[in-house]
Amino acid sequence: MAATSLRDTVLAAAVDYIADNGPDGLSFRQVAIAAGVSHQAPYHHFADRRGIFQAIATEGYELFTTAMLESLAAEPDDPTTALLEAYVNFALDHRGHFRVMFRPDLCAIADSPELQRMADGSFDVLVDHVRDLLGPKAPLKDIRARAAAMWSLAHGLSTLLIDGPLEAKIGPVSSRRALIRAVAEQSGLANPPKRR
Amino acid sequence: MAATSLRDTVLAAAVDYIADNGPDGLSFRQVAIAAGVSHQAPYHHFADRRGIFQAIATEGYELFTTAMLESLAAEPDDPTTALLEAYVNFALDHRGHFRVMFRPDLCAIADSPELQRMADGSFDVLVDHVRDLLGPKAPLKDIRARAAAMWSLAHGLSTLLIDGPLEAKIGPVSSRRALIRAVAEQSGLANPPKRR
DNA sequence: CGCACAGGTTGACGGTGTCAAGGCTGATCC
DNA sequence: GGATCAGCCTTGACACCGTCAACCTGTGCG
Repeated sequence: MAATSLRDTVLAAAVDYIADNGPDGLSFRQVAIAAGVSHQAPYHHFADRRGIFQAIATEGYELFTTAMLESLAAEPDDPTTALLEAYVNFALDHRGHFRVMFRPDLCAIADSPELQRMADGSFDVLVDHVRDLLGPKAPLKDIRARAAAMWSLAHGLSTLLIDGPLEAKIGPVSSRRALIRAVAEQSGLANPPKRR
Repeated sequence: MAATSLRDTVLAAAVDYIADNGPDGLSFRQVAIAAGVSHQAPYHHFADRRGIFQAIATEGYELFTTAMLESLAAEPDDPTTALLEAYVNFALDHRGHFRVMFRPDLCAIADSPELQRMADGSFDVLVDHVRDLLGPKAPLKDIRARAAAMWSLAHGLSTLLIDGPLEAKIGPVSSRRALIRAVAEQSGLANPPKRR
């Protein structure tokens, strides 16, 4: 209601819609008239439909990187679990952003250098952590495999919780935190052997 | 070319399109005219746009269940890795189906009893395997956590390989099989302790 | 003053999903 | 054999969508 710019208004409305309904039914025109402007007004702030998704993804990756870095700083004893938890928490608490960030058909990461840079920054947090964890002398093969494993676990758990039938299949999740930690424990990724 | 039904023709064309371009740009009308029929003809076989996605998902879950069961039969020594590999292989080799199966906004699993049944059947393969692995006396909490972990790992790796920036980030994957096995090993989920 | 320009409006176009009605064809039944 | 009828497809229309183009308007600046 404050005098935020139309750009911000549109962006926020789109993120909210996507969090509730997914990105595909999103109507540019509806967002515009809901904001009280003409159907063409948003096009003055975004080149086209893809532009709005790119903006959402860029914003998302920024929040994402911050969240992961903060989790690492807050819990240095078990950084892997901290990272996993931060990943899943971000996905669940920012569905609107998360749903767009991993849809290259929507936001065409490669087409926007800024977006590409943001995305790289997020993933580097993860890869750097693995590199740090296994030590500088670990074979590249192991680093790659472990990064892929961690990333897959975090990403899979996130997407299955958001859109997938995981909760329906394994029962209701009483505590998100407990589930994440149990999953981390059941996989051997939590509390890995200290380096060296 | 053969005298396949229009239903099958439309379905196959849609799956092909989705495998290449994702499900969102799919135009019902284009598929129809590409099949040489009027834009309304497919609606005689599918209630609406959602119906075609439900049909694709149903077909997909059938193939998916078969693939996982076959992998378990073929590799009884390390069933977890076998299942993981079958999961990822299915996703990569049947992108058209896979991309739809996990998009509830597209196929509305809950609205189609047959589809729901098929999906449940697929996930039961996974959950049953975990139950079998941990033994009948394992606490429910552990079974749920391990199933979630395995499922997340498989699903995350699949989606990151299909749409995500994993390959761009950890380098090109020379051998899919080698990557999957390395990930399984790094994650601690492969070759789990035998039950009892 | 003149003027450029960011920000917004209006109108139009082709494409899309979907509703409604009509047509064709082959099987079934009296 | 002719009427009936269901299954499959066509045609036409509608509202909505993203996008292009032109126009308006107020504000800052030389």
